Amino acid sequence: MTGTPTIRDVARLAGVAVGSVSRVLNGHKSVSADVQRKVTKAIARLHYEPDRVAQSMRLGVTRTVACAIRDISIPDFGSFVTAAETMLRARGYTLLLATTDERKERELELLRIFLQRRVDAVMMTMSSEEDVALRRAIKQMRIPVLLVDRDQPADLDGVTIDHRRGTFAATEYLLRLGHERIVLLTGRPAMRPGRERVAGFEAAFAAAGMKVDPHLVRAGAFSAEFGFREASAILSSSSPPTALISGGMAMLPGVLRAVAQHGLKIPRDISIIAGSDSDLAALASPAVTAIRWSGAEQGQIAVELLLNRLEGGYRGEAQRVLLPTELIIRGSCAPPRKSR
Amino acid sequence: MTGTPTIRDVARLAGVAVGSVSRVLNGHKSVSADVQRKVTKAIARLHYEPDRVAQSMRLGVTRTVACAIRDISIPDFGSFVTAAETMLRARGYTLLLATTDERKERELELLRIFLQRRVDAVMMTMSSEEDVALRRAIKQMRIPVLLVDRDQPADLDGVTIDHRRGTFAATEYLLRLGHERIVLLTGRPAMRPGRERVAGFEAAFAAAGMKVDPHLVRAGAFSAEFGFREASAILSSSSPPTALISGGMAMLPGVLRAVAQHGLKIPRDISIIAGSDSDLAALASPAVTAIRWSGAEQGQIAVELLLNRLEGGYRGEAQRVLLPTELIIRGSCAPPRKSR
DNA sequence: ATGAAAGCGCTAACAT
DNA sequence: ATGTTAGCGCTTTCAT
Repeated sequence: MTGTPTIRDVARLAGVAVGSVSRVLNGHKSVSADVQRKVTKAIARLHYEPDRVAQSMRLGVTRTVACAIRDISIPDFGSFVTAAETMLRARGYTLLLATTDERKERELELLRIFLQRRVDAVMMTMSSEEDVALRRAIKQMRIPVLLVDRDQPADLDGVTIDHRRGTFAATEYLLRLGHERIVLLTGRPAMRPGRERVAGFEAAFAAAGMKVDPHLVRAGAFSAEFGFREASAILSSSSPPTALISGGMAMLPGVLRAVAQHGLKIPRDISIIAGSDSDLAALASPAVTAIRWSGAEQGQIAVELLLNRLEGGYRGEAQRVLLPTELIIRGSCAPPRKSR
Repeated sequence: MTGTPTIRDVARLAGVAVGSVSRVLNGHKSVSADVQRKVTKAIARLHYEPDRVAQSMRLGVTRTVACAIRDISIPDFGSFVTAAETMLRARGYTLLLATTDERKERELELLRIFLQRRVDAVMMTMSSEEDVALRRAIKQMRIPVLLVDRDQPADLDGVTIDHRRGTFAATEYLLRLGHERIVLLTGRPAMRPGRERVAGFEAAFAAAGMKVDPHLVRAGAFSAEFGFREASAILSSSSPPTALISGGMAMLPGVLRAVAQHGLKIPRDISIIAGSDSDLAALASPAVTAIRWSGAEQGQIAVELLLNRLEGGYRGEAQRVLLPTELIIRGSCAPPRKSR
């Protein structure tokens, strides 16, 4: 008898039937103290560990939850994943993690992989809420799928951040300081955070009885590269903005780089608000006013919702949770300079 | 016939035996074009996806690699995981991810979970290289285990960063600038990065014919909290240092906070070097000189080494790769002020 | 309370 | 080239 011991080895050593070992393993009520003892001893002697693969096969359930995220080197997503994994593990689940790099083909491939691996549930971001292939692939999953900061498909559970309100508050704050030429840099409208930020931005202008100059809304990507490129371009234009909202979790470094490269001083020459909080925002000089929320809380709630379905027997409508944002006012905003 | 279709359903619909379906699925040579066609059609019709759980059970291999990391919200680890996962997926493997929070009990628990899930290999950080329980648990794994920036157990594969050389270069640089009272903040010596940084620090002093004041080496944790606490304490002391090395990936924010709180100007009042590069280091004012390396490269190599064993048939000695560091000189260091 | 045995979906060995 | 079947390790009936 070599290799990993099986339940059979345990049964043989304990001198009982495999069924009895299984019952001990699963804390079944009807097991005599004697069998209990013998089995426990055999398990310890053999260093037996039950095979979860075989259990999955037999039970038709893997106790595995998959997570597909755009980019987990972004700290907010890292917090999301950490919180989710911690909670899942406490409930006996294991996390299967993948990165999508915001690419549709990867997302489709992953959905198939998750299907084949028979995971019990999925939580994911998606590169587009409109894409037909993606929607069809999701529809074919026979398991709970939870959206991370996405609205569509509408029949799925989801945990979203209130970027709209967050951006509204940020824009309102800049407007109150007297800014008029405010630029918003954010992701494509195919993804909820991009859409919502634009909506909040426009709503704040509308509330102030003003209109947004469409030229000042750049919704192309959430990345630092995009932030750098767009900020550089717009700061070089003939009528540069007096304020800028960096509407992406990883965008601020690019924006700050562009501002520095243009020799501009914050907040004297330009006011900046970050669409997500970070060490960089907190410790830059001056510290950058930021829209803050909790990725960890998002991860925790995501798991709660999934567990509701998996174990709570919840079968109802799509569960949706909207998490609040908070505007952390620091030193990166000031009234615009009168001159130009 | 409801529920997820099985190979049996495909066989029935195609009018062939399950063995033939399996052969088509696995690209076996001897399959007639006719069977090929019928099976392919049936698979498409049913949206059949092979059950990897059943495959794992049958094959005795899961094509799953587990990764247990201290804290994946640290961007360097995020890059490690992203690179590893991308490479694993390209080879048909799936990543199972867990966070240890640097706690021994979690690490032990995870090792058991990985065993039960029958993963093919593990890569992980560990809270201690000396702990007996941990070493015994590792020894019992019958699969390849790769260490992430750890030396022990010595018979395991590993990918390490050359923190010693990195810290040596940083210290030497400060010494050349004329600093003598340099403080090193880093993690416990039970973990390689802590040990190596201390060693590099001491070697640089020795090379300059000087001796390290043991009071100035604080090896307690890699965290921002530790950085803040220790930096605060030492900056308040009667003879504060003129330079500080922040020897941890996530420590810099804490150090900068302490420096700011003490009203000190960098580099005039104190020179700072970060033990890892980050957006914060690059964009702080002044930008912080940092010891840089690639977490992504580390992740990629980790997978290569593991794949060597898993598929390359490698059975030899422990594979060890040491990754270089580079000192990125920015504006956070200057000669010490003559006065005090 | 416990033993015996069926069967989860698959692959590979064995027949034909 | 293709069909048939054993068996991977487990849980859960069904007997007793």
